[in-house]
Amino acid sequence: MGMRPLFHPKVEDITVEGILHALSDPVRVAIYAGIVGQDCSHNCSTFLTVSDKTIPKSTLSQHFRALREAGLIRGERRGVEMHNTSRCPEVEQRFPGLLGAIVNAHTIQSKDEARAKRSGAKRPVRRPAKNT
Amino acid sequence: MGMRPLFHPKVEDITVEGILHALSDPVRVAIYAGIVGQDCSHNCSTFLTVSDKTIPKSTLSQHFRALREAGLIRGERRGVEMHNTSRCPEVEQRFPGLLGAIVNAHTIQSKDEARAKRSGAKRPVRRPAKNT
DNA sequence: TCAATAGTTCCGCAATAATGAACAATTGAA
DNA sequence: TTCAATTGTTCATTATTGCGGAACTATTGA
Repeated sequence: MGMRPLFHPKVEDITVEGILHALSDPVRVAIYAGIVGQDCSHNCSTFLTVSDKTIPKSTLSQHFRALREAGLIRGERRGVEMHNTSRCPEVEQRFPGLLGAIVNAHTIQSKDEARAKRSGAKRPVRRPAKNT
Repeated sequence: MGMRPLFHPKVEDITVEGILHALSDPVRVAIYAGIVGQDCSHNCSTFLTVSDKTIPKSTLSQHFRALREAGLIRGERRGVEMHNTSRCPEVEQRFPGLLGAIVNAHTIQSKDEARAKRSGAKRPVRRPAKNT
C-alpha cells in the first residue's frame, strides 16, 4: 500500500470538538506550540522528545496526522521531509479567540508546574496518564 | 460497595488537558453548556437525550463525573437527586478567557450546523463518531 | 544503483470509553 | 416501620481508540 495523500479539512469543516480533542494531549500541544512558536516551518524530527519522554516516530506521525485532520496545521511534503505550518489565521477566523485562549492557558499551567516542581510539591495530575 | 464521595479537584489542580478532554465530547459540552446556560442548578435527568440520541443513564453518570473531575462543575447530592453548578468563576480565575472562548466557538459551530442542515448539505464530521 | 534519511502504514496489545444490569441512597406513602 | 418509586452509581462486559515496533514507501545524494 502506498502512502495516501495528506488530508486537510476545509476551514468550514473544522470542529471545536476536533480542536479540543487534538489539543487535549500533552504531546500534541507541545508539537503545536512549537509550530506556532516559530511561525516559520518545522519538520517532525524536531519533536522527538517531549518533556523528558522519547516519542517513537510512528506515534509522532500519528500525532501530526491528528493535528492535521483537526485542521490545526498544514503539512506539505518537501522532498524527504515534512513542512508543517500552523493554520492559526484560518482557525482564528472561524473560532475567534479559541486558540489564543488555549495556548495562553497552557502557558499559565506550565508556569504553575514549574513553580510547583521547584517547591518540591507533588501535585496530583487529574487527567490520568495513559500509560505508566 | 457503597457510593464513594464526589471528588472535586482544587482550582489549582485543574488542568487545561483535563478541561479540553472533557469538553471534546459532544455530549459533555451539551451538558456543560446546559449547566452554564441556566446558571442556576440542574439535575442529571434533564439531559437524557442529546442531539436526537438517547444517552443511557449509566453513561450520563460517567459524563457528569468526567466534568466534575475535570473541575468544570460542582455536584452536590440533594436528597435523591443531584444539584450541579458550573465552576466557571474559579476556572476563569485560573485560565482567563478559556471557557468563554470554547463556549463561544461552540455557539458559532452550532449556528453553522443549523445553516448547513437547512441547506441540506451533509458536512463530513471530522472527529469520527465513537459508536455506530 | 544503492545507502541514508524521513515519514507512513500495519498490526498486535494496552488503555479508555460505552452501557446493561445490579445495586445504593433517599423520599414519601401506606 | 416497611416498601415502592425515583435518581444516580458501580460493576462487568464489550467496543473503540491509542501506542509503538517492525516493515514499508518515497526522496535525495553519492
